[in-house]
Amino acid sequence: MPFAKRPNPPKRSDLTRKRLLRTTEFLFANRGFGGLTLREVAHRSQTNLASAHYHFGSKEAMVLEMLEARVKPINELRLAYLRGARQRAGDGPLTTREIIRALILPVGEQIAKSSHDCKILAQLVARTFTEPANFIQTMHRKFFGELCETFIDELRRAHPRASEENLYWNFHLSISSMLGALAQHRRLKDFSHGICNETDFQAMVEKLITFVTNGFEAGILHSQDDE
Amino acid sequence: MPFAKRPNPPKRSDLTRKRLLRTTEFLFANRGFGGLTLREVAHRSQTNLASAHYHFGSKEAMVLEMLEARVKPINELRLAYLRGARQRAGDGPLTTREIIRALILPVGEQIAKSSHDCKILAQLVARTFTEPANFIQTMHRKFFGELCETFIDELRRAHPRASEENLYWNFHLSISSMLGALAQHRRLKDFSHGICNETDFQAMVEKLITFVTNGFEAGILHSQDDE
DNA sequence: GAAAATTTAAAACAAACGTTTAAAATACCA
DNA sequence: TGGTATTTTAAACGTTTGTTTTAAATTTTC
Repeated sequence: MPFAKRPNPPKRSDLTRKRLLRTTEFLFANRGFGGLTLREVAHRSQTNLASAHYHFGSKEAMVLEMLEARVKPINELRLAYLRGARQRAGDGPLTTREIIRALILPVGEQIAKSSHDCKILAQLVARTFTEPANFIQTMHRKFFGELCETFIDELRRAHPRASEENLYWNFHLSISSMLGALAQHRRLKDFSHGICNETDFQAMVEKLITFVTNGFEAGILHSQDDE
Repeated sequence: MPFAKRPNPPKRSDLTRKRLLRTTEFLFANRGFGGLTLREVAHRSQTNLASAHYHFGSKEAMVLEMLEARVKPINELRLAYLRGARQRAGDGPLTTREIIRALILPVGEQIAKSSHDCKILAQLVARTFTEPANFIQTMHRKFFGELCETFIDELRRAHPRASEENLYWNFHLSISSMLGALAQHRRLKDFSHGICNETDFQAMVEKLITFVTNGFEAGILHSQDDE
């Protein structure tokens, strides 16, 4: 066996493991899967090249473990927000804004929570949706497939007259906008000649929610001009 | 000299050159800069490994030349649409939709024009904004910097009461949404369980224009609730 | 048609990658 | 403390990468 499974009582020194995951996150966010080098991960983690394989078995497994640890809490928060809104609404429909807010706000909150450089998580989430690697695609299905139906259900309830095609189209555009905004966020400062503050993620999230909510509703209502 | 400059009368057989650029486009769109291999480009172009270096000098120069050939006509079309709308408007402001349409429509038209697999150009444009490589970033400034100011000028004229910060913020979100939608487009079919047709780029462009126009206006007007 | 320039072809180069192996070091439990 | 399991280290392996070199083939020009 080249590497061992974790023992039941994890009292061992997971320090190396944590350092590896942390630098993996940093490098994956900045350079993507292909640009991430095990040698640089090891060097920045102040450990040896072989330890990545010892702890995780492969480069891919290490990146996947890092991603899972980051994506899961965001998705749980999303579902929690949606559940909260549903409880308050009783049997009635939610507003589009409530649903979109449940989708977007958790990302901003996790970014605010994140101790180190704020941009990391934004780039990370963005890369999750731009990397062409197959293991990322399967991850999407695994992590977002569950969420998607729940959100579509609420959107359908909020817009009972909308066609299925339009619901999916505009939800797709909403998600794409959110990911695009996260991916492009680091460009904001240069883009605006310093007028906009790219460290203000809270502002971005609020503006993004407004943007997406109204984009979605326009797409839905625009195709319902028969009423 | 390992490679020569083009002679003044370009009567030479540029067939190999064109084949190289075409497969470069295909592979760059599908796998990004790092995933593109000169050996595979040469093989798919039915030529030798060394010819890429002979014709372009390096891998990077070859990809850049391919990108320039693709991005330039789109940007020229954008400016042409904007000029057309300005002529019709005389001294008055343009509508938000006219401006956003001038930004987005050319991409759809170039995609429709493109002979081979439609998805290529969408992925290409998307990659142009997700690749972390430095040469792409400088390309953005070079190719989009000129455009950006022109579009911002028209948007400012259309929304004279909006603050500079809000103009840039929402234009930034508009561009991010456009790029996100292009990048995510191939996911639409799986995402919608086959309900939405991912080959219908014309439909996407129209929906995207509506989405972005209303998102932008909501962001602008939302911050002007003092009126 | 001969000479010169251009284009293709084959092979080799140095560097970097993920991965594996085997030994040294450390931590844990008796 | 001693023995065993766990963790770290160093070195090497086999591929693959972009690039360069050298020669052959082709095209252009006079």
